[in-house]
Amino acid sequence: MTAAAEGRTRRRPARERLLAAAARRFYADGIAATGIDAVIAEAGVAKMSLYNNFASKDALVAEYLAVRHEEWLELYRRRAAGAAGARERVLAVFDAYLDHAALAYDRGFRGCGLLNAAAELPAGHDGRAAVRAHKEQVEAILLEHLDALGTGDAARLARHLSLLLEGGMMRAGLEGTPAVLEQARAIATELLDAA
Amino acid sequence: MTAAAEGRTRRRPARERLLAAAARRFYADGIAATGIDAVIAEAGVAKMSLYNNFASKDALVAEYLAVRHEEWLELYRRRAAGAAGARERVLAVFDAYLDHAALAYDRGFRGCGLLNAAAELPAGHDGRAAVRAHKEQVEAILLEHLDALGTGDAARLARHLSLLLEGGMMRAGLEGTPAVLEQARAIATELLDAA
DNA sequence: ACAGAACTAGGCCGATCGGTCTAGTTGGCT
DNA sequence: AGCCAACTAGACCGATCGGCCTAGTTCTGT
Repeated sequence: MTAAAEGRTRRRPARERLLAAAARRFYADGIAATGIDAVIAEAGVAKMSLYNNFASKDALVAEYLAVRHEEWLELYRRRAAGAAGARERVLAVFDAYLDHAALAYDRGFRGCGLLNAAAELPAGHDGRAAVRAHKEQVEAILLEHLDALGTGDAARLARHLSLLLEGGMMRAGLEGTPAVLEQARAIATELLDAA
Repeated sequence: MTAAAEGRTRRRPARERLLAAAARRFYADGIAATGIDAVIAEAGVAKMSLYNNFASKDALVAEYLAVRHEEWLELYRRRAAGAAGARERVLAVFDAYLDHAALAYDRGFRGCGLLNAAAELPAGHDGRAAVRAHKEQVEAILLEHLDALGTGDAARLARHLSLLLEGGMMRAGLEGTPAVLEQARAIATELLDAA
């Protein structure tokens, strides 16, 4: 009924609707706590549409993680495009995190989706490696710009900023507001000024 | 059979064995992914022994979180007891985290159990508030010693160190080794020297 | 106009979920 | 010796899990 009622505009393919629904539910309730039925109900899609597009729930989860990674990169690219120098591009990484927080905020900000996912994945799961790779790439981006800046021991500063970033994201997620994350950014600018 | 065979030494009450088993499985596999049956099997205990000691799985989870908090406090107190001045007591917080990492390491280090739990708990869950309170207490401890140290803007430095701590714990958990956490501590000492 | 792909609802599967209940055994205290 | 509390194994409950299948409908490209 409801699906038929919105039938006119509902032309977005099932795969996209599934990924969007999964993103919302996985983020808000956790991956393990979200059943396949909850995802298809929120997507307004038949169960077989899920299994025609994804081999399993695990495959959907893997895609969810990949999309989150891509999403953050896009956020960062946008910020980096409007950044003047290397210093601004370092801060663009913080701004991308802030943008991400603002996106999710109206439905309850709960921190970094990738970090949260990794935290609930069992020890050997591939998803944990994917999240680790993501975080290492973020630090690599920091390092790249820090190198261009020519400060002393760029690697150490990159790690320092990365820890501020991840710690800030985690704490902000717990608090439910990006305030701590903004403080992390402020501290980062301070460190950049000192270097 | 197996239970009767080890009957001689098996005198630890069911409640303790359940909490110990839950700690192991919840930490290694995640809370939502760990069924009640897995917990009682690992504890070597009957199902009714669980429900005679805990009202529900959720109550067991709440107790699990409380024990984790208490456990860290104990680790910290031990480190603080052997610390000379205020500066050493700040670093004792980092050492307590490292001790925690070393404890869990042989069974696969996966970061802070409380942070991981919060990450997989749904938006409004009480457990998230408990974890937030824990992390705020950790920062309060940092602040207390920083105040005694009389450095400028102790609150800001306390937050800075807290972010290093949580970011380090998260990244270390992803990597599977406490190396990043040790770097966080090194950076912290640097900051203390500069202040 | 028509073929084929995408999608639909919904029944079905075996397994497992959290939780309850019964009936019986064990161990420590007096 | 006798009692009570802690504990046991395991059957059982309804609900939900991830996943599969069928039959029919709607959309789209040619």
